[in-house]
Amino acid sequence: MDAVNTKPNDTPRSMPKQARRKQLIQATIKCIAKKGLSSTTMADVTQQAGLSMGIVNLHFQSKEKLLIETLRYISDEYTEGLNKIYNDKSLNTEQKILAHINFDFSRAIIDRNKLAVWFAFWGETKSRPTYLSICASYVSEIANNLTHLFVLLKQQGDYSDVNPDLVCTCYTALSDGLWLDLLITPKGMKPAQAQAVAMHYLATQFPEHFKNKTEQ
Amino acid sequence: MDAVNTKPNDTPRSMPKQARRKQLIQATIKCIAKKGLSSTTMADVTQQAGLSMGIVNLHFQSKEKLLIETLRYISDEYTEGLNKIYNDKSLNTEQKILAHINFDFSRAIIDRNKLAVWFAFWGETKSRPTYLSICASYVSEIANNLTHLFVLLKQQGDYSDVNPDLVCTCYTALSDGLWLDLLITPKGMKPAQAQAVAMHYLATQFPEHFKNKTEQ
DNA sequence: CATAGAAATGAATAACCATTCATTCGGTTG
DNA sequence: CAACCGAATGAATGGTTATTCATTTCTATG
Repeated sequence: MDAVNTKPNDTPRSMPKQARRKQLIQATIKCIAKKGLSSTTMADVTQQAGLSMGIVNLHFQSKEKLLIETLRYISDEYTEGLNKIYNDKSLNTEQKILAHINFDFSRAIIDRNKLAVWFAFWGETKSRPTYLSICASYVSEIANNLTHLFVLLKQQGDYSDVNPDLVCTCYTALSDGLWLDLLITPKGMKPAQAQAVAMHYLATQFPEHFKNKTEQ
Repeated sequence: MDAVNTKPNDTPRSMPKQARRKQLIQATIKCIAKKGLSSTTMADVTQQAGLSMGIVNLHFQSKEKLLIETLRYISDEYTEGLNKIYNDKSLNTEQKILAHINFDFSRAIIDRNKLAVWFAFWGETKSRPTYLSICASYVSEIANNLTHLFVLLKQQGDYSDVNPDLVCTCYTALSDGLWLDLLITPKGMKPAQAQAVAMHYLATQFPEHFKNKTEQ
């Protein structure tokens, strides 16, 4: 019924290799969301993509490599989105931080399919060094950039007590935890509400900038 | 080598049923931490427990039921620990909140084996209604109790702007996110540091009570 | 000490699943 | 249009795994 692919018949063989890989990765995300990482099979993924069994090994060599590329895909999507904000010369520091928060709770990011994938991989990091190192690298990249923004904002107000490193750690943990709420209590926690919670925290640190941008 | 059970030969058949179940659940936790949920097999679990293949089906009927009981086990351990604090008549409100935080970052809770198990199950909640309902129930139980403590503390200071519901949501999300840091950046984030971050947030809400209990 | 019954064993089974590769298909080129 | 070649197929393969159950082991009881 909905087990058919993303692009019904718009799937010519001439498609660039990269596009086919992306199609398979997106099918993998859907399957992990629908069946869980532990019971997602190659047959599930290829059927979801509307292709045949052998296709994954053709493009990724193995299931394990497909999974690694899937994790890399969602990591890259996330970091690239943030990097666009960090590098946007038209935004000042305050606007970049606001854009960051907006991004963290935007449709593309808090989509429950993708959240399920994040948590599925996080749950396996302890036993898979490759997953762990992918996670460690995006974590530190983002932390550097975000901390720097807080350093800059600190200079723009009466914020001598603020510790940018601490605020970065705290904000990041908070937003990860709010993602969990969005995943496991979808009825109780709405995206706008999650974003308001994050804003509430930032307002405690930078009241001159963020105080009246939160509605409780 | 370390693949042997918790209780080498102290494993008589006369052991109460409940104890054997617990032994198997603890073996399951170790296996999930060591190999990941998706590649933990019945053979792994029974070998880890130092018992034979058929034992899980004897005590739990199926692998799926063993996993459900494992999730219930760590949930119960967590909520029971907190309930002891909530019900402790010798503690006042402030002490209960402090005890809660201490508990959240205590050895027993932030043990990386158990964190790996939490995240493994969270990653599967979207596709397994049973997991989801177990999670939803402990989440709401804790939220009720913790919110109530914040309501009480609010009355004990100049806290008219504090929103206890919001603080509960924010604290809970923050501590979940800090658990993630402890899981995936064990080198970067130490338990004491994580606890300090949590205290830092509470100090923003209840400065009269928690301000000087945080270092930096 | 003998025995009954409960607990545990582990070889056998059947289902499942990732991977392979001979074959087919489709688009491009000359 | 013919011939070629990379892309895709999917039946077959071999390895893995949850589950079963006939047998063995243990322990409590008289």
